[in-house]
Amino acid sequence: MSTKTTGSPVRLAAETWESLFRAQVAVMRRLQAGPAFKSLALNEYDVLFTLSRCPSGWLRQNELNDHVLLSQSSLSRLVERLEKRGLVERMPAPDDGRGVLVRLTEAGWELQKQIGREHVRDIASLVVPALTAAEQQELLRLTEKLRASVAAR
Amino acid sequence: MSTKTTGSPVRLAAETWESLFRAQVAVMRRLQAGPAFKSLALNEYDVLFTLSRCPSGWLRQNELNDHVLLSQSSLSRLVERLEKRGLVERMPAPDDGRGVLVRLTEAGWELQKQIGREHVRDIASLVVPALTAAEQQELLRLTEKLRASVAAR
DNA sequence: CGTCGATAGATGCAAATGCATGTATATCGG
DNA sequence: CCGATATACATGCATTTGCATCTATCGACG
Repeated sequence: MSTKTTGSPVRLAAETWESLFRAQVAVMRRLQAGPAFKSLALNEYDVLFTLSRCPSGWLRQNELNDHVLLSQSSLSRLVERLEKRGLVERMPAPDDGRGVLVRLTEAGWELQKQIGREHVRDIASLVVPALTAAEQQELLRLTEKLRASVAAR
Repeated sequence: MSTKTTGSPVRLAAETWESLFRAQVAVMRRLQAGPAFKSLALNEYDVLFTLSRCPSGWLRQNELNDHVLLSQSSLSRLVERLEKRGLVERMPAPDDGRGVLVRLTEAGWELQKQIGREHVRDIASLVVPALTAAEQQELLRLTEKLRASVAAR
């Protein structure tokens, strides 16, 4: 084992992050090349996906913003576009006059499921040959731990 | 151990990727909020960083494109902007009349080092409290293995 | 209640991005 | 050597993005 990393903890952390980032870029590049993202950009799919995981169906726009790497204004317009395409619908938040709730329409659900299936296939074709199941479990654990720690500060 | 993941290998792969992606988003969000990215966008810094790691100093534009999550045309213009700001310089590739070589200028080197230092500090402040050194080593190993496998197909 | 600072979201505008395409060079098959 | 196809990069153009700012509402406090 042990990719040799010189000395300091700071350096190890930086190299770890860089490796994570590069892996993400490499995988994402492949995914975007696939046919699954022809009809929908990554960020747009990400919003549909996040909405599809939401138990109540409705999600506040600012909560959506935590999941997507986009500024508030960009997300606002992205949701607006999705609404124009009939994939999501918006309504004013009942308990907060400033807020907006968003959820998938029937069409949005359909598209999410369809793209999601292709997407999952593409992912598996990249990840399965790369790592054993045990390694994937461990990678899942470590990234989740990292995410939780970063989110919680 | 073992975040429980239901059954299928395909599903495990998808969950692993999603977790990796979410971790990347969470960390990146923090990094972009820091002062290190005030003067330079992520992709711009990424180009300077990649150039700074290149042994010969010169790098082909299409090689740069492999490291950055950007279309060819966008990278072309990004490099053009960096050139206008005096951070990189371009010259026609001697062995290939279609190609362009890029390298850091002195100013580019300085800025990369300066931002790089802040950047590394920010990363460490997020990663060090999240994972033990052994976990970071393992995360580094797994992401590098994933990246290499994906790149090699 | 009325004021004040904070938060949610929308919008004007300049900049960045991607797609399609253009130009030039390289490479391959005859 | 010639023509055909592929590759590297640039550019026109429409779309998307972020920053700054605006409006409306919320929550706290006198």
